[in-house]
Amino acid sequence: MPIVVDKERKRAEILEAAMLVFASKGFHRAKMEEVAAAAQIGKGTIYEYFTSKPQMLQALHGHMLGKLKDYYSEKLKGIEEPPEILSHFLAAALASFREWEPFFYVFCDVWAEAGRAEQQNLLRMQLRESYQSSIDDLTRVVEAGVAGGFFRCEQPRLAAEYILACVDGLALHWLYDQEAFDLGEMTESLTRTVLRSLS
Amino acid sequence: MPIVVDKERKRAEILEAAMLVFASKGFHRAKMEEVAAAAQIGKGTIYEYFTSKPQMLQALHGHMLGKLKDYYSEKLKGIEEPPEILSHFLAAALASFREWEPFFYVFCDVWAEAGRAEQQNLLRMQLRESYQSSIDDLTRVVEAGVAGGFFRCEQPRLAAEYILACVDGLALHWLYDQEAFDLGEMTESLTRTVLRSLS
DNA sequence: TTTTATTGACCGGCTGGCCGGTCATGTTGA
DNA sequence: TCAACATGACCGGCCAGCCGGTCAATAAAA
Repeated sequence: MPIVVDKERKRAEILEAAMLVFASKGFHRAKMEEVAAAAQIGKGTIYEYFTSKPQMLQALHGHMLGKLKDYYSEKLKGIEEPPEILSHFLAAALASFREWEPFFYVFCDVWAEAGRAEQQNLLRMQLRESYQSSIDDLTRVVEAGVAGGFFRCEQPRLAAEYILACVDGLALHWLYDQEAFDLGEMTESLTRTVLRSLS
Repeated sequence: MPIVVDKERKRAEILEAAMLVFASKGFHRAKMEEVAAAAQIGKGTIYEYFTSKPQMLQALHGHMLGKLKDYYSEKLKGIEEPPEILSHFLAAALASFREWEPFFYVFCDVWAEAGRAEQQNLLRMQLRESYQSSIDDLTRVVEAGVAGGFFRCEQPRLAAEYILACVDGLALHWLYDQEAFDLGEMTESLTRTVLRSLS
């Protein structure tokens, strides 16, 4: 038998390296050679795991979405009451801007790439799916809050849409104006604002 | 005197053409030759008006920001009371997603390009400036509303930040899920939500 | 235990094509 | 005739992806 390598693990390692390189140089400026160097492997090896550069971006996007999901799960573990879930979600979202900064830069590249509706733009589909899934989750929280008497809201789905849009928009603003953001104050204030608009 | 060309006008024409090309193919995939063809000029002529492709993107960004600003001015002309201003602003913003779709695609490219903090990233500065200016404007509206007794709000600047983030986030979501958006319903609902959270 | 065979992960030099930018050559109108 | 303007053929740097080759690890044979 030949060398046995944990393909899955290595793939993940390459993606982590790719994220850093893409984040710092941008998807288009980044060279595959640089990704390889960051992952401490040869350039050719990358093509054992990915078929092309764009395909790699898509894989990276999926990878990061998974990690982000885990991050939220972790932060929301064991929390039951909808208002609590919401406030913790918002806090986690804002905190993630700091912890996951490179990811948000890559996300900008993803948006730019996913924009053009070529034939079978997998990136676009993936993006749309993740949006919808997030909105579904959040809608359920709001609905549960309404059912439990915590919230008043006639259109939970729209509310969820606004909350998510606000978080995404803040992430974007934050990327280009990190100094302008006081994380603590913003967390407190955003939570208060959202909860009030649902009461 | 030789041919006198309205440089300013031609420049604007080239930018309009560039916007369509960049929007449909993406900044990096778009070729200068295609921009030239769309503007019905020769490739070389472009370099009479712009020094490089990235510089052109920056110019385009500035151009579009100006047009967008005019668009808002037009929509808000003659409106005096803060609640009215706010509701018209929100309606204009959502409506602009349809009317200015190409611009929002280009915006994604701008975000991606502006991300990397190279030496003197003019695009980034321009982006930041336009953010701040928008937030300033909106903050003033909220403050005026508070002063006039229309709103209650302890942190007008943060409120403005949230409103703008929400609008930007919605634009982004809309780009990838246009079918999921009912413009009329959303306009009505968003306005109601924002005004309520300020009362 | 040693030798030989087999595997497939890994590598990096190479290249073809692409595209941003230039410039020598028109073209136009005064 | 000439200044201003326009052009598109051309150039040259660049990089994604390919491919022929290497070698560590194992298994089988001796």
